[in-house]
Order: sequence, then structure tokens, then C-alpha cells
Amino acid sequence: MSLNFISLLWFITIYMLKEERQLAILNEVALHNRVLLTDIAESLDVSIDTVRRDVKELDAENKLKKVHGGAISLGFTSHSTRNGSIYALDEKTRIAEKALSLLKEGGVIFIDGGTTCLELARLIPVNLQLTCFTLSLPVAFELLAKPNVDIIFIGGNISKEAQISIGANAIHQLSEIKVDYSFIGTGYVDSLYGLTEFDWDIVQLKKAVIKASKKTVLLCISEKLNSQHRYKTCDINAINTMITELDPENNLLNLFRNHDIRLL
Amino acid sequence: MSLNFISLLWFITIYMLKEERQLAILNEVALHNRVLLTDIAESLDVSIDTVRRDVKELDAENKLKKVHGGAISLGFTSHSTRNGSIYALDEKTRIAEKALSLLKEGGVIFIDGGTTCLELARLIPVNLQLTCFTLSLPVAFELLAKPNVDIIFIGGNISKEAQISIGANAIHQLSEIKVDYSFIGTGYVDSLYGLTEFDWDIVQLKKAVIKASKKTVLLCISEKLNSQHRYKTCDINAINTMITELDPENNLLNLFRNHDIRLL
DNA sequence: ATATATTTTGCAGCTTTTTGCATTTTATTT
DNA sequence: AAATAAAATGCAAAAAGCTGCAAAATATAT
Repeated sequence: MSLNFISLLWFITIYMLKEERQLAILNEVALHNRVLLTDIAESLDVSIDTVRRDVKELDAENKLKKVHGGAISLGFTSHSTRNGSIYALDEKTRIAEKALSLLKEGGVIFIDGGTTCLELARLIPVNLQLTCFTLSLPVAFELLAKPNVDIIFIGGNISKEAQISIGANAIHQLSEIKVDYSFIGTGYVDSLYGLTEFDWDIVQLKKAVIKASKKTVLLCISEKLNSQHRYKTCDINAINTMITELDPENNLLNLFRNHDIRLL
Repeated sequence: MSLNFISLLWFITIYMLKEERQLAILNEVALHNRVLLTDIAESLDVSIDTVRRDVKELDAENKLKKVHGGAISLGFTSHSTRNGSIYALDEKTRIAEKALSLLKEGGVIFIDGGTTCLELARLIPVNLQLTCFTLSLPVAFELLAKPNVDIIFIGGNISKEAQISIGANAIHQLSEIKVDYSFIGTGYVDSLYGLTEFDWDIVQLKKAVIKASKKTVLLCISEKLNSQHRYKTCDINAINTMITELDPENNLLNLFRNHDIRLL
């Protein structure tokens, strides 16, 4: 027992457990799709041999792919959903990174479809324990790679273009859950007209999602700000937090400051 | 032009893993269908010899076609989900082809998880109109490519290893549907002991599938014949049609002939 | 708590891989 | 056929990987 206390002390000060180290490596790989053994050795302050052995083990466990001089993500090689180039990927990645800060160990969240939300799913740290609802096939796929994430897929009719469940069944199932946070995208957003969509079905779905959430987080590239369309999902006030790739103080966000909404 | 971001990457990291480089080459080929070795060498800032060797390897792996002075895309052959080599793929393809003969225009079917069933999903003709239930993420993904197939995904907890919905929710939803044909796989099958599985959860699910089907079709490579495990899904009589890669008259199937089961 | 076994880690020497250059061979073009 | 471009070949330097080993750390047993 007292030994445990000592190892805890060690952990805090200098020493890192093998498992922690390997998780750190996996995290790095998940985040950047690649690592160099030398970089890891330096940043974790262990010899390159140790890193090499770690990577070898992780490779044997199929957690990553070891290559000459480093390691790459498994998804990077095969069909990680993002082979087809995603529009404004950099912005979306930045948004997703900010959203990560809202995630808490053991939390229950919902992740919407769309490339920005997919990016969020992709960036979830491998060591974070979460329960995650989704109705997006690509998101579910991405989450398969996270050993500590419980995935619950909301079934229903699958929309080919959006690759998500839609329809009455999906909506009904949403009505039976309540998550801490939902991370959603939107087709259009305006400080006055709120969130709007081109598609009526999608609106029904998003309404159900918002109703199923204690807090709703909107992930939205700034390009979509001050745009609107036919069908309304909700008022801007229904959103608790809005994350764009911009600095929260950016002038482009001024119109949103009057509302009861947190900008990130 | 489109390689600019890569040279930026290079500049920042000073070193690029061989795999990354090859991925970049593949990307360029996928994007423009043709590349010149000299261009690649310049934009990736490596010698032309290195590029040449890379392209040679990629060609050997059938990722692209090497031509004099450059490389060209293979065409739209391999861009499906099946990169990871599937065990006994030939056999499974033959099974799936036979299963296709049971599909009827406008039919309502269920497709199980597993590589054999995935192969069936892949081979569904693009012009065939179907309504297709599934609880397998890979199957759903594959069906996205079929414009005339309505996909209904049975939601639930997602099993990471099987990549399917499991649990009470999935089972309950299955209880509310009835399909013309279900195409299922099994872990083990024996003429005497019927269909068995290693996993109890899976058994519950398959029972629900069978109950939800007017007719049940078992897709099963002959290697699994006469094997059994702990938990029982159903008697062999519960199966209407069994499809293996073998000729229906093959002696290996003799034990199954006594039962009220159609062999294909 | 102490002693013992097991695992982990870093190091040294040696092997393998990767890469760029020089040279020769092969292919393409005019 | 000559000129030119591309590919193959051999080679050497540098980087990375592997193996065995001893010290250190951790786990287990007494």
C-alpha cells in the first residue's frame, strides 16, 4: 500500500508508467497520424530503445503501425474516412480541438454527423472514457478506434447523402435519452434567425437532439455565420456554446455576444 | 500546387517517414491520375532515386501503375473498404454470388455482420431495388454505395470487435420487424448441434434476427462445417437455406441432407 | 520489513535499412 | 542512328533496428 503511494509520487514527479507512456504515444499518433521515435524519446525523456520497444508492442497489439523511424496511425493507411479531401479541414480541426476541452472523463455525449463533428470524434484521446451516442455512420466508425469510448448508435433509416440515421425511429430513440453535451453542426446559422437547414427531416432530427441534451454545443466554421435557409432548427439561445475556428474575441462574432451564449 | 502543404510539412518537421511520402504520392496520383517522378521529387524534396524506389514499391503492392517517367492511377478499382486482407475471400465471394440469386426486386432483407455478409452487400447489383436492414456498420457503409437500396440501421450498443449493434435495444428493435430473407453468418455450425457461437450476446441477437425473418439463409464457408461451441443459436432446421462455397452435391454436405434445408 | 523473483530500462556492439550519388544500361524521341 | 531522358545498378554514409547484458525498478513471497 505504501508502495503505491510512492509510485504515485514518482508518477507525479518524473516517472511515467509504461502504460501511461504507451497511451501518450497512441495519443500522439491519433492526433498527428504520425510520430518519430526520436521525438517521442525526447518529449517523454526516455531512451529511444524504450520507445522502440513500446512501439513494437503497440504494433503487435494492432494499435498503430510501426514503420522505419517512427509509427503511423492505422487509419492513416487504410480507409480512414477522410481520404477524400475535406473542405477547410484546418479550421475544422481547430474547432474540434477546442471542443475537446469540454469533454470530461466518464461523460455522456452525443456527436452529430458532418465533417467537423467527425473531426471531433477523430481527436478524442484514446485514454478518455466516454459514452457516446451518434447517428452518423462515419462517426461511429471513427469511434471504433477508441477503446475507452462506449458507442451507442441511434438506428433508423440511413440517409445516403448525409450518412446518418433519419426518420421517426431515430427521433423517437432520441426522445428516450439525455446526454451531458451534444456536439452538433448546422447548415446555416444567424444571430437573429438562429440555426436553419435546407432539409426539413434534418431539422426534426436536430430538434430531437437538442431536446435530448443538457447542454448543446454548436461546432461551426465562421464561413457559415450570418447565413440562413428555409427551415429553422432552433433559436440561437438554444445553443449553450458556439465554437468556431476564430478567436472568441474576433469581431466577426460580435453579433452573437448579446445572446446568452458562450463563445469558444 | 496541391503538394504545397506537404512541402510545408516537410519544412516544419525536417523529416518525413517513408510511409508518409508514399501516401503523399498515392494521394497525388488519386487526385490527378498521373504524376511525374521529377515533380514528386521536387515537391517532397527527396532525390529522384528515392521517388523511383517508392513508386516501384507501390507498384509492386498494386497501389498504382508505374510508367516511364511517372505513375498513373489504377482506376477506380480498389477504393472500397476492403484493404485489410479477408481470410478465404475467394470462397466468401463465391458464397455471396450464390446468395444474390435469392434477391428479388423490391424485397426486404436483413444482412448480418461478418466478412461473408459484407461481401454479399458489396455484390448487390446497383440497379436492384431493395430494403435492407442491418446492424453492421461495415455493411451499412457498403450499402451507401447502392443508390437503390434503402438502408435501415438497427441501432444499439456497438461492439468494437464485431462492429455491430448488440444489446437489448437492438434485440427489441428486431422484434418489431419482419423481413423476407435474412442472410446470416455463424461462428460454428454442426448438422447435429445446429448453429453455435462463442459469445452469448451474439446468440441472443441472432435468435432475434431469425425470429424476424420469414426465411433465414446461412452463409458459411465449408471450413466451419461440423464445428461447435458453447452457446446455441438455433437448430439446423431453423435455417431454410445454407450456402457454402462448395457444390451442393459435395459429399462434405451429406450430413445436412437429412434436414429440411436447402443447399446452394 | 526484508529478501527474492520478475520486469523494465539503457547501453554497447553489430546488422539492416534507407538514401543520394556516380555509373552503366535501357527506353524514348527526333 | 544519334540524342536525350529514364531506369537499373553498385556503393558508401547515415540512420535505425536488433540482441544480449547488466543495473534499476517493481512485484511477490517469506
